[in-house]
Amino acid sequence: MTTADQQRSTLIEVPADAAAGRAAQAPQLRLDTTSVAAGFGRALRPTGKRLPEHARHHNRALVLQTLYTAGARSRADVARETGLTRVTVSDLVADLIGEGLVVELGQRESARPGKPATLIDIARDAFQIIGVDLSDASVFRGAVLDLEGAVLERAEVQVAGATGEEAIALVIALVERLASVASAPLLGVGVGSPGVVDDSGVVRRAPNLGWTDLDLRARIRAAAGVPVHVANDANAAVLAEHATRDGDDDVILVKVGRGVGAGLIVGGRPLIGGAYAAGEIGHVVVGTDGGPACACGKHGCLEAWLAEPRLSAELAAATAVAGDDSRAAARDTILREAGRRLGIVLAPVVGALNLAEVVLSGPAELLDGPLREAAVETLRNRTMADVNRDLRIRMTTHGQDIVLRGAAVMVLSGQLGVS
Amino acid sequence: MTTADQQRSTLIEVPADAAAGRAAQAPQLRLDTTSVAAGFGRALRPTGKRLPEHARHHNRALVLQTLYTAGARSRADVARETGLTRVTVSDLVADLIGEGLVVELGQRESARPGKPATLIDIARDAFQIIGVDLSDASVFRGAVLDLEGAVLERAEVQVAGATGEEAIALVIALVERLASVASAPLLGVGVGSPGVVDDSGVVRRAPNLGWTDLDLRARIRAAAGVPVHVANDANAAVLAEHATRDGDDDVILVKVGRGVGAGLIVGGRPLIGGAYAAGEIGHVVVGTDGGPACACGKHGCLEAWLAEPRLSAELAAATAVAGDDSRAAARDTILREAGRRLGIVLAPVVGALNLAEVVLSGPAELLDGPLREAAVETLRNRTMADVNRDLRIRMTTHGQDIVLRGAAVMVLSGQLGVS
DNA sequence: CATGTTTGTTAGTAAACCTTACGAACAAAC
DNA sequence: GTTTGTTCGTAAGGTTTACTAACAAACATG
Repeated sequence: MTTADQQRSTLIEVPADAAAGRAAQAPQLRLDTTSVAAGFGRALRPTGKRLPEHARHHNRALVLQTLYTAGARSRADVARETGLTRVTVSDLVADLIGEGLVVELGQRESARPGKPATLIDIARDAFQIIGVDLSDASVFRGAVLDLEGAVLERAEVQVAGATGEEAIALVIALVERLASVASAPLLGVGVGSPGVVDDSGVVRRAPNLGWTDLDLRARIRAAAGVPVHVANDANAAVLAEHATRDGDDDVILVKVGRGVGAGLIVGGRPLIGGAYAAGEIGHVVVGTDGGPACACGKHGCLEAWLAEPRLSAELAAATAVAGDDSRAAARDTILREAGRRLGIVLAPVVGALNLAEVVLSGPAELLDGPLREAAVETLRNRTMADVNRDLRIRMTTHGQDIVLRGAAVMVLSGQLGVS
Repeated sequence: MTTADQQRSTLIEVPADAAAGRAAQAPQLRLDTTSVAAGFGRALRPTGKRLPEHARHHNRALVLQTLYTAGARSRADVARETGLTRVTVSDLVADLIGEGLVVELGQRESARPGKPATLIDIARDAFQIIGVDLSDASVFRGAVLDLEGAVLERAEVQVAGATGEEAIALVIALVERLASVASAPLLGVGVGSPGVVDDSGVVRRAPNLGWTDLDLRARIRAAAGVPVHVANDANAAVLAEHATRDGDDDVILVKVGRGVGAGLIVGGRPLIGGAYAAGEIGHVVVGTDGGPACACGKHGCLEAWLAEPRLSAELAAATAVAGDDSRAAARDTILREAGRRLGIVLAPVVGALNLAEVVLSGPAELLDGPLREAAVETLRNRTMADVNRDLRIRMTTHGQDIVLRGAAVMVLSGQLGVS
């Protein structure tokens, strides 16, 4: 039996005598031969054909990923870590060196026996990435980042109420300015935009910017001449969080700003949503006891409890009247209540998705205190104790840069990544 | 430029002059070269190597899927539909015929010009599947199904409070009884079990059956001698629902019985959960106004509102006292309130995952009336109107068989499917 | 200095899919 | 009845991919 035959027979394991000696037996069963009209048509998911060259592409990315994550090492090291042979790795690396993505660093000075290894690594300085954050109402922020995610240059433009084509022009100008200060060829441009963005980079709708079915990716691509990736701001943000953390492949990031949105990573994959609107939790009603009126017309939306303008205004009103002591207490009460509301909304999501980590992004002075503590507490009290024992809620480690760094992650994984 | 070179250059698009003429310009930017310590280590997801033979396996499954879904057709038809060449399809089909998975049906009687086609199809009667449903507290149900999902034979055993090894013995006996009445070789055995089941078929914990870290897959495998797939009951159930519906790749199925659980399909993939506990929404607290005490110690858990014993008891109590008219009214009130509670819990999940379809499984006389109507209503009122306009809540079309049919889907897609 | 180890490359092989070409079988038109 | 064009399935040969086997180079160690 050849190797290939073995592989096939493990796929369909059917004992040779499986059908033997059946009819004779008369089991004491309640038999019912009614057959439900059926057909599990979608059980075997439809997918395109796959060619050997796809395997090559995959392995190429695997080599890149190994070098990126683990740093400079020899071809033989990469072979051991990937499971590919030295021959194959050498071949792939030759391609990558030809493309300028990988460089030889010279020999390893070693105290080891054997021929000294030639170290190779991703050409970490050979390419740069532009990340753009359109989520702030007043300013579009952008940066040039290196492949490690470090911010090299920044730029920003005031939005000043611009919408529609005006806003697009601002974005393109920002990208062009950043491109002009990049000190290496660009791997691509990543954009985190508010609103609903589909998987081809079209902004389906972004009310605040007056965009409807805007092919932002194509527009920027035409201006910049490099690959462009566009996603919702919160979805981009969670990518940054996930890319820089070991461990969890299930994360929700809640982004609090003018509105409230979320981005999710589930099973290590970004969650898009059937209508590209995954993470839209800002207008979910919290609790069964009413709540503040929301711009959307409902009462008690999460956004009405938690959005930054609303929260700041409430804090200002409450702390304007009383003395120092009760001022602090009032602040604490308001923040704790907001946190509790967040916990109430997240509880079903955390339970249904079995999440282990909730990350908050937004003004730390509001989020990272009583609010966060009340949210954890509420979440623990409202979900199954034993499953969610090690649930964490923490602030992002990326601060204000989270969206543009997430945008950079999109470019990195889109251009170099394993698909 | 060769074809391969073109392919690579589209992956990494870098304009040749991208780095030219940069240093001279002095843009009016607020520059800040502080670099955040970084490294997007997990941006490029780690994966194993991939060989050409994986492509072959994929294409083999693609052919099977085409035949399964679209029915008998010629090799040339399959080639056109898959994008593979006639030569490759012929080669794959030869393998599949050799394995007994595909059969030739003779020539198509055609009014078309050209050589008449030889029809081929999945050998729909050549294999059968055993599906087992352990979710009911009082009885383990099982069935022999054909590849289309039609139930051919049924069997069941009374649980009678059996737990631990006793319960395992019942399951194995059930499987063996079913295997003995199968009229074709078995493709495999699928099991939907209550509790938390990991991706290798180990029941991590199923309190009601007294199972902890039980390798149910191995145990059944040893007894039956064919491939075995085990999953949580609700997760299995949602597979059945998804497999038989065109359209939505984002579904949540809520299963109401002794407890309340859910199974989710997100982006066409089953959701497992980091701790294999996805869908565990039974003990999420609903609303902010208390609620009935739950066995878990909390108050107002979804299960305390919605579980079948609880709901039936409440209905019995309410309808025992009053006259006919107020009896119906009381029933309506109780069911509507339960539905409202379901809607309250589902709203954040529907919003966060951008789901378009909620499916209910359980006693239709309870679920499919005022309860369901109140749930839709609540869900619509508590989520973003424009996104969730076409949200549907409906009963499963599989009735009581949903778990064992879902278990059969696991086998079908596991043994024949595209991975 | 001999021996063993490690690296990276060369050469040859097997698997997978492709393109090209061809015979067989049919319908339609003449 | 013959010709023409179409379609099907297969055969032959080529390309890509990654593998195994073998080897030279370069080093450490005893």
